Amino acid sequence: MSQGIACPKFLTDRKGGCSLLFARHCFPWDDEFMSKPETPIQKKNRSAIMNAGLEVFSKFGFRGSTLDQISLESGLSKPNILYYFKSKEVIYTTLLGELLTDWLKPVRDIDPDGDPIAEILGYAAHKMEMSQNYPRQSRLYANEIIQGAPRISNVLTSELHEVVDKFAQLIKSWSKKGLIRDVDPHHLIFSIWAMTQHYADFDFQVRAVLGHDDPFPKGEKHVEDMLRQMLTV
Amino acid sequence: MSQGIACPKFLTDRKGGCSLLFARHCFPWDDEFMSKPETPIQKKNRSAIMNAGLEVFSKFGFRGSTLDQISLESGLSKPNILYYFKSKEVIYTTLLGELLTDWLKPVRDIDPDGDPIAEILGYAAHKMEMSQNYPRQSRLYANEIIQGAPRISNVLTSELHEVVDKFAQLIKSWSKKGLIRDVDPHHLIFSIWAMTQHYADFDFQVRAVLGHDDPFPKGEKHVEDMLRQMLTV
DNA sequence: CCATGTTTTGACCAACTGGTAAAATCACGC
DNA sequence: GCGTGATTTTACCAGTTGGTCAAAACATGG
Repeated sequence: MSQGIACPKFLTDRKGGCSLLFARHCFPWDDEFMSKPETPIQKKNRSAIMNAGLEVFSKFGFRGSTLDQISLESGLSKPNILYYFKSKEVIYTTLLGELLTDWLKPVRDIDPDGDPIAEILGYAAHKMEMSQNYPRQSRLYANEIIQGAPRISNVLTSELHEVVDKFAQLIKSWSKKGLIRDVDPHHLIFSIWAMTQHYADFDFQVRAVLGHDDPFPKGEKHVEDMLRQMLTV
Repeated sequence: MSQGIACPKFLTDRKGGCSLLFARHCFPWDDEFMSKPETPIQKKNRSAIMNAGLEVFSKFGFRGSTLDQISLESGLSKPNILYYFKSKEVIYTTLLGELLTDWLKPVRDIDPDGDPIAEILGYAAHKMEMSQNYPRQSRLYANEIIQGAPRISNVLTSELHEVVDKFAQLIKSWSKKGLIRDVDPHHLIFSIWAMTQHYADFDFQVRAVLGHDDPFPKGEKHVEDMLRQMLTV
């Protein structure tokens, strides 16, 4: 996943600067335009907090999580955590920021000149791997959306909307050329997201139903099969 | 959705009695085996609390929700709420109980003697309608599962597991007879759940991406198309 | 070893949390 | 309209919450 804590470009306001999600700075001396380089100890502690925050927030959502839990999980005292991040909310939004970067990249990376079905199946496989390897990120995101995305609605209506629209146009052009079946592009990507993220978000249910059978190799095959059937002319 | 607040049969322990989920009773005079009939005012207030609880819990999960929010939402004072339900947890588990009843029924209702593709598509359409008409229930459930299903894990590993296994056998038998394609039954039902519930759980994201376009008529068509392509021999 | 800036801690706070107890109010059959 | 039980409110509590502050401990280059 992405490194560092710099404010992701796509989260910035149109008016410039690091606003909305990152209205409050994340470090005492960290104003928007001047910042000292990170010391090793800062790097270590920040990453410990990020990891603990991910663990806790992905389970209980923003409101259900407490600094005490993050403190326990990270091994840092509560005031010490607040020395590195100005508030609980900043930890949360920083996590969401990093997450969204990694989330959108693979959609952008779909190659318009590649083989359509291979490209789409590749994207789905990538999302499946993310569900397998980074389930907490998926659950964090799911929690945020379920709650009405109060902290990232602007990203959804701008950045995400835009990326999906570009994807939709690509799909339509492929359909017109007869390279794939004629499908609704928006609902196609919804179903890809739904099926793949299901294995992270509903991991507990999936495993409860399957017993000791590992969900992943078969799950990935099924999703691939499903999409191939849907898309093949 | 289901009526009343009686302890659903499938939530009871193997040893009998109304245990685990409903270990604590829901009304002062309500012990397991004797209960007075509900007065109109009880019915009204209980349902107001259920509705408010659904509203709040579906947004913030158990830990993130407060009795004050439910109080505000229902218009009843906090102690008054606790007069009808012994604790916050009882409100929550009662909601989950009602939910699960309605959740499992349509899976059980799939007719082994009906037309396979029509039956499966019908089930998916039903789930889609539930996402459209009862999105809060879906989000409540999603919240619970994401958090590791701490309050219904026993139902998942027993009742749900069992129902899904029966479904799986039916699918397999249909496959063997050549009535549908050979698919992994468990992952088939996962993908149905994922695709349909996505429209409730990620409603906010779906609408953000689609703009003013209503998700539902097209979404349902897409899911139907997807499943038909997958299942048709 | 000292000085300076960095990191950590302990004590604390006001607001909020789930829940309780008892008194006050209400509704309804007689 | 009266008494009894059902309902609602008021006042309250102990534990938790996010967050502050100043002092203490630490690191590190000179």
